[in-house]
Amino acid sequence: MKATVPITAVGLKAACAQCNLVELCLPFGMSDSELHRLDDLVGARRKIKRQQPLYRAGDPFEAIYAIRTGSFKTDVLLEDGREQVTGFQMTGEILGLDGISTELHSCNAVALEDSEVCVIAYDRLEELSREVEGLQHQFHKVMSREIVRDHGVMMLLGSMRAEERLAAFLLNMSQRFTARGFSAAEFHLRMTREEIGSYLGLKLETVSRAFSRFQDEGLVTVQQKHIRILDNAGLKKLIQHQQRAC
Amino acid sequence: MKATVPITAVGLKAACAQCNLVELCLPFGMSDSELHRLDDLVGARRKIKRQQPLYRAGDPFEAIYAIRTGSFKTDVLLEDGREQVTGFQMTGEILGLDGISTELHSCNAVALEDSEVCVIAYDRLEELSREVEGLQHQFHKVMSREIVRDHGVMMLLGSMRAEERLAAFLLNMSQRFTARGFSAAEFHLRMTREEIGSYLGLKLETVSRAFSRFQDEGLVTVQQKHIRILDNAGLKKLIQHQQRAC
DNA sequence: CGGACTGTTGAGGAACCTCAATAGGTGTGG
DNA sequence: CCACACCTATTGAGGTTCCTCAACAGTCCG
Repeated sequence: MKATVPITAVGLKAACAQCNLVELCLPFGMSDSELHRLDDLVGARRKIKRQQPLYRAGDPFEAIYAIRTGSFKTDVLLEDGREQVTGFQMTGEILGLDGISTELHSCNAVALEDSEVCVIAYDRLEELSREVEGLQHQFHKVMSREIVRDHGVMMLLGSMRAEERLAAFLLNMSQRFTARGFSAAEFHLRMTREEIGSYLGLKLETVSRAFSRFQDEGLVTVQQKHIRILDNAGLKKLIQHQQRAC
Repeated sequence: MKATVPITAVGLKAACAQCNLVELCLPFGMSDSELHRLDDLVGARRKIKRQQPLYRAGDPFEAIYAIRTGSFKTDVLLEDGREQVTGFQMTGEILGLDGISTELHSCNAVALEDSEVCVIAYDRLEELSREVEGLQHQFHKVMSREIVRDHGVMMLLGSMRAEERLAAFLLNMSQRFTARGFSAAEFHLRMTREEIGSYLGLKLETVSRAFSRFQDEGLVTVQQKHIRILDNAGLKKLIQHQQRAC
């Protein structure tokens, strides 16, 4: 019953110009002529099965990845078994930027569902972004956005209470689903309570209880991983502080 | 008695080739010929008095900054007055990367002591890094390092307990002082207990108590902001998990 | 259909926070 | 140079939030 195909099957070449994720992804804002030069850059696609790693901490860094379908989590594991989820990534988002600094990946990227990524060889990205101004600029923005996002998470972990954290998490998910053309009010979480908890610096029981309380208060409907937001404003009110990107 | 000079006095041009911080700063790893091209890039220096902001959240983004002397904190303020310190920066470190993504700064950078920075106009940095490969590469590494560092803080905030956080903080400071040629065992913290607490997701009283416990256990000597590490291994043991960069 | 994984709920405890009093340090102006 | 005010740090007592442990229910998958 063992699968004989390698987990990392190599697929067709990507074509950014034809991809409907352009607006969410690395090529955003680039001109048509610039866009076509990316076809040299974006190599093969790679399929990753649910629960399988795209890369692991310590792996040599060679490429960054744009998510074509599916979703991922990134995490850091500690010697004593503790796990810190550092992010959840959806289609169009870029994985692997952590590897540039030491030329080794510093965290694990694991598929939350069967997924597919576009492989972007890093040396070629540097090469091309020396020639294509729009690519260079957009790449820098992507990295900067990751920094800003991380600051937001630090804010969440450092200064907010359990219910505020979960509310912020739900609103963030809702917003990202919206950007991808899905419903803002109703969606399916791909991660477990434990993974949400790890991301939010909470135990899974605390996440579960917070969900239940939100449901009792009529803010959301929760059925396992299926979430329906009933009172968006109510959730926003929970996080008093203006919800900036940072 | 009021100072008549503007807070942001413009000084001499920087000269990376002559600067003793080269190994810690943006030009790291660049060849001599590449290095000299930076003189075009690094514009004026700017002095910032203690407690004064280098930039604020919402300011238009135009430049990044390399710290020449002194130190800074970056933070995000919430509507209700809560502050989250997102980092402490020392000489040679780069400030302002958060601004690239939206072309507005997303946090505040405040001097912890009288400081001086090199101003690096961002559009010229992009321009020059299209021509100077070493600059491009090093700039990307700097951004990536920031992401990895942020993941480390998320780990700290999400998975560690008060004493572990403070131990990790002290070891990190010690290591950074060492890299700058100062003593690893004895140093002067530039930030208050409240700022440390904000950074570590703790209240200032908790930080103070943890310091006292460390002192009782013979790990450190604490006199206000003056720290002496007596038992480095003991601190390391406190954070069970291997202390990786991430 | 059975087993494993995932999620919910309860009871009790630990870690950290809040409030408060006090001491120590720093800087300014008389 | 001292006195005062203000800021910073320490310490204690009591409270709250979240964690731990545990039992059980629901769901998914072979």
